[in-house]
Amino acid sequence: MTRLSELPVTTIKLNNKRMSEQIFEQLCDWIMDGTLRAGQKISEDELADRFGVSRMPVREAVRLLSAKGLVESIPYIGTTVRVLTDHEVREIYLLRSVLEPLASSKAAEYIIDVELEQLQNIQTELEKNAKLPLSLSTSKELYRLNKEFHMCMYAPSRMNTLLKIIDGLWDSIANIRMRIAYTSIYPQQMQHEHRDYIHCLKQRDGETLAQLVKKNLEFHAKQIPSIDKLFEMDQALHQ
Amino acid sequence: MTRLSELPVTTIKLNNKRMSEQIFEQLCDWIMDGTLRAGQKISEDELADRFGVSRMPVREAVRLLSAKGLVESIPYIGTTVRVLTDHEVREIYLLRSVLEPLASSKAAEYIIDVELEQLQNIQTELEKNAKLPLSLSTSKELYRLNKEFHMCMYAPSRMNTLLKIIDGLWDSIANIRMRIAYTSIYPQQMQHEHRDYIHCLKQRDGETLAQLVKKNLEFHAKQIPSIDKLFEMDQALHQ
DNA sequence: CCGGATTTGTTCGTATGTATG
DNA sequence: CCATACATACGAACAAATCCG
Repeated sequence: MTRLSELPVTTIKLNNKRMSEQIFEQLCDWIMDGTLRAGQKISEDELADRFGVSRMPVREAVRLLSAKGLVESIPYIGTTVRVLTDHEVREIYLLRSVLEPLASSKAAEYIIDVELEQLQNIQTELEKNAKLPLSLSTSKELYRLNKEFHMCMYAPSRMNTLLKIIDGLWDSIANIRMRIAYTSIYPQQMQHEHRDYIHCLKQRDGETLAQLVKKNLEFHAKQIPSIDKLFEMDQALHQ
Repeated sequence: MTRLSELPVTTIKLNNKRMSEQIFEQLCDWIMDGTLRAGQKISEDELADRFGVSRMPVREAVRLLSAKGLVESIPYIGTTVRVLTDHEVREIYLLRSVLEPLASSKAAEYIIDVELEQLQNIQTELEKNAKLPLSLSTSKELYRLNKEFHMCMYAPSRMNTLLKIIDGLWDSIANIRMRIAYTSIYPQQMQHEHRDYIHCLKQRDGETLAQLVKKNLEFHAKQIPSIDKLFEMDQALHQ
């Protein structure tokens, strides 16, 4: 007979996170994948019902989204998913093209072998997924892995504030980017970009890496159709 | 006789802000001016008492501070004012020296005369205050006006995301900077810097402006004593 | 212009998790 | 290891503000 004290701990602490944080992440996801569309109103009451919790954690999650700039909240009026203008999207790409090369070059300076291996693993995973036929779910998964790759690539820079800013920039345009990836040949190109990045990192060549990152970002920024165009695409999809 | 419909709206909505936002701002202030010191524990209950409100608005304010990176919060444990390492302070200066020149040059491109006048007004106000003897309160006021000046200078860039990021960077090192300003001759130098900036803006010379901003930031970054030194200074003050 | 319906903001009580003895 | 003390997290009800008819 097994003594109780010898049994493995069964009560896994899933609850190490606040409920509000879990809801925050879910809402983030829904905004990024378009389940909650730009301009849509968010009802705290309704969400609370859907999650089966009280309004309080939902409320906190909404405040956090507001702080992150994913929604806009006006006292006593309500909260809506933020609508980005064309100008704002371009601004974000400009900021990325300044900040991500910086993170890259610093990362090349400080990256250690374990981190390189990690990056390689993500890339392997990515290449597996890139072979699957494009659909909403694979597009989402590709986006997630791509973000993970980039964050892992920048992390060795040891610049935590910068990492947080970049993370925020990605999230704010995630929805737009996922809609583009869904109807493009981006996955193939992504593979090549990543391989080049890894190559530079292995050689600790931060300068070349930064240039590459900047060049690719500027290229992608040009590819982004105007918000109006995206809106038209949506209209077409719903006909 | 004036018809009622022609009268200006009299009921000014002072209450347009949430209580949590007001508390957020107050706590921000207290962290920045050192009333709440780095590493100090924050008790939601205690603050609620002090503000004469319930714990919920305080809680939300603390969550926002946490999102902004001014405090660190662990579920069921508590919240402490964030302690910046030397490395993190230097990172923030590096980011500023990249982002603020960018904002400057764009601002020079789009600034209109009204905005130039506004900037000049703030500068006039600043010069008045700079003549006062240095004390904690004048130092605080100088910091506030200096920040306002810079934000107004960057605002014409029309890059709202960038402005928000810069604002966050300023706030995160406000405490450290105020402690330095309190014991330095910074105010005089600030005047000259600002006049140069205004001169460039008047001529719409974004390139020179950006170079100036960058140069000054790099200079100030060098002047920042290490966190250890600052800590020693505090020790000395309390003896 | 006013009153009900709805939604948000706040209060308070209770549950839950963490740290000490 | 367990019990107690403490602070935080959540839930339900009340109050305040907005919108619509």
